[in-house]
Amino acid sequence: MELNERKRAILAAIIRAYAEHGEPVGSKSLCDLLDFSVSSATLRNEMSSLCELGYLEQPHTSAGRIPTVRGYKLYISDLMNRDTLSGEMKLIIDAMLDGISGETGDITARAGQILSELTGLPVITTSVMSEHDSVKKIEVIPMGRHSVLAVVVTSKGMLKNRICRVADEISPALIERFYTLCSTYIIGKPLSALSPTYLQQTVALSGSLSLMSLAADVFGMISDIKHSSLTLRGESNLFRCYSRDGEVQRAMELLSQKDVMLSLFNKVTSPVGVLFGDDTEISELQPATLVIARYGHDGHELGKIGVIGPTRMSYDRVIPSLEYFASKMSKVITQNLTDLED
Amino acid sequence: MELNERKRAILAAIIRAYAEHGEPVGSKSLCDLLDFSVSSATLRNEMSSLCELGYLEQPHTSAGRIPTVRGYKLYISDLMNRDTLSGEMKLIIDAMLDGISGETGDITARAGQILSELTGLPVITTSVMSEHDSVKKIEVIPMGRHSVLAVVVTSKGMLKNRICRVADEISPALIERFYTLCSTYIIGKPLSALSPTYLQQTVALSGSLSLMSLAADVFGMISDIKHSSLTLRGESNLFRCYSRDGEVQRAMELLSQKDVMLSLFNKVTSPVGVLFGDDTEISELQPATLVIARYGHDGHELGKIGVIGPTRMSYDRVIPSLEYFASKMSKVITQNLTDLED
DNA sequence: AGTTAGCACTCGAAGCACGCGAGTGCTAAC
DNA sequence: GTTAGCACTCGCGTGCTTCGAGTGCTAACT
Repeated sequence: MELNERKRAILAAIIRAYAEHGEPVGSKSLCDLLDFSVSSATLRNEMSSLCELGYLEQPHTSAGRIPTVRGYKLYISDLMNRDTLSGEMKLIIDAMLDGISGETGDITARAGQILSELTGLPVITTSVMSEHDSVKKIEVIPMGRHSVLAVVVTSKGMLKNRICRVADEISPALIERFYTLCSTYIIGKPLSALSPTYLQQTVALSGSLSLMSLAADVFGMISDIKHSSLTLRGESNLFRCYSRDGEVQRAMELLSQKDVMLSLFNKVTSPVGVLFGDDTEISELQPATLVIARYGHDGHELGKIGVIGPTRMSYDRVIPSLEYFASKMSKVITQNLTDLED
Repeated sequence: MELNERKRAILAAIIRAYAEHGEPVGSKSLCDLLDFSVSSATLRNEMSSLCELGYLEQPHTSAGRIPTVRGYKLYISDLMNRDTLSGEMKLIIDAMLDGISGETGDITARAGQILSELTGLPVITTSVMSEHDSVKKIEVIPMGRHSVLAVVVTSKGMLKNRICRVADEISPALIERFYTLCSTYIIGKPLSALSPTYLQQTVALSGSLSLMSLAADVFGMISDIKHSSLTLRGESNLFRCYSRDGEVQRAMELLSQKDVMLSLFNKVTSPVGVLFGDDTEISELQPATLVIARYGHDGHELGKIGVIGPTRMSYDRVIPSLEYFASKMSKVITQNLTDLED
């Protein structure tokens, strides 16, 4: 059923008031919030109707109304003001993100920190294992007589290093052979192709134990890159999402389960999406909601960045900010990648 | 005033019972906990006396007694069983830490994670800027036409890398000149000597803008190493330290202030020390207590590792565990460093 | 037909009295 | 020096009452 103009205005006003004060909105206080004047009795009728339609609910009989998830969804898709992002906020985001450089993973983590400070909410970033990412460079730096520092860089700017020990003494010849092996079997290959079975099929042929252990380490690093996908920043802000005792604790434990969060983030496919705790089967998330945006490079998604907030958060502030933030992030990453190329 | 044997036994029993149940200990329940039999009336007299001496206190008149900080200090220095660490626990710690390798910073962070899981408490690790650490190696890997990946390794196994952009096009000659510059002015120098003023005095002479900007980046990385000093793991366990509302939140915000925590850790100079929240001027720490141990290499302190727990934690479990953990950690780090050498 | 004033009703939150029980200090006897 | 006994304290949980914000319904009004 379509809502008429007045019902829509009432729903929007209730959502805004609830976001601000966090308390059920009654018919009287609602009177003052509307830009047209009707009596509280009329509002009661309208509110009761919105309840029946599933957009509002009452915590208990003698309380005001609060929005339901359905109400929020309508608000976000139809009702809210989509372009409320102030020029000031854009300037701040630009200023915070401009000039950040480094490897893509670092940039993402730091952007998460910044977004958390900007919004006062916990922020999660993920990097999807990009189908289009490939190994760009592998370097080996001798450290001791039996150890080297191996560095792997991907074409999307992900970087990983690890100190590797080998049985043989490190020699220029060994390193030379390893580089040959890498450029034959690894460099330029998409990450998705570099599975452990591929490792077995190719490197097992090389014969040398040290070469094999080095290669195994490199594959380990590549696997790390594929899965090094989740950072959490500003966790102390979790307290803004929950009020009841013990909820924050359980939520924090949930957030540390990377795989769960990752699969949650993967549910979002639109450029910017809202994932209500109520819509997930995860009880710890109940009173919270995720707002998630994609960032990327060259049209390809590199990952997602999202904030966790109370379901009653101010979507008309959070969504445009996050949208702009993610697009700026994409630009910064792209800039860094082209810097690496030229 | 010296406490007689019975008073000491009573104090110890109260501390243990309070650690276990978290509730004030009354004279009757105390009867059952002592290995000699006296009536509750006698215990009441003794407890009242221990109160006057400042080792116990009453939350309110009709409640049992709880230990004071003074009581805990006596317990830790004189009363508690110093060698309760089970062989089993040693085996577990050994198994968890053995085989960890990598750069010192990584090892420390991972050890923190492990200790947190082992104790169920939040863990903080710090690395002190070691007077005896020096730059061991600097490597530069060309990435793009105008960018390189610079890697700095110290003799204590700290590692840092960064992507640096330079104005000139990267050439073997430029890199060669940079290596010469590094080995003249940076390699082998103690970190403490590598200050920004030193940078100005030496590198400014080099003339080339690109060389200078590279060197500046390297000094930035060295400065990062000096200050990359604090990790926090297992923060969700903070809930074990605090019961009252809002305390955890304030504590979490405190813990994210690295400088404050660092100066707290620096107060501890003994191999393993206990820092009571009550003894600090930091109100957020009040109901919590830090147990901190040093780890190091070759007799030199590399940093500290400590757990945060409720003041009523079980010191006779935590202290020996931490002591053993830190010594094992030192061994692992030493092993890794010698691996790098040979 | 839609809007409004009026009114009885509901229900959670806050305040208060009260009894329970764990624990104490004190005294007198052992 | 130790113990039994006893009166006393005080926090905690329970049940009761009051208060008020907010509702739904009805009847009158435009």
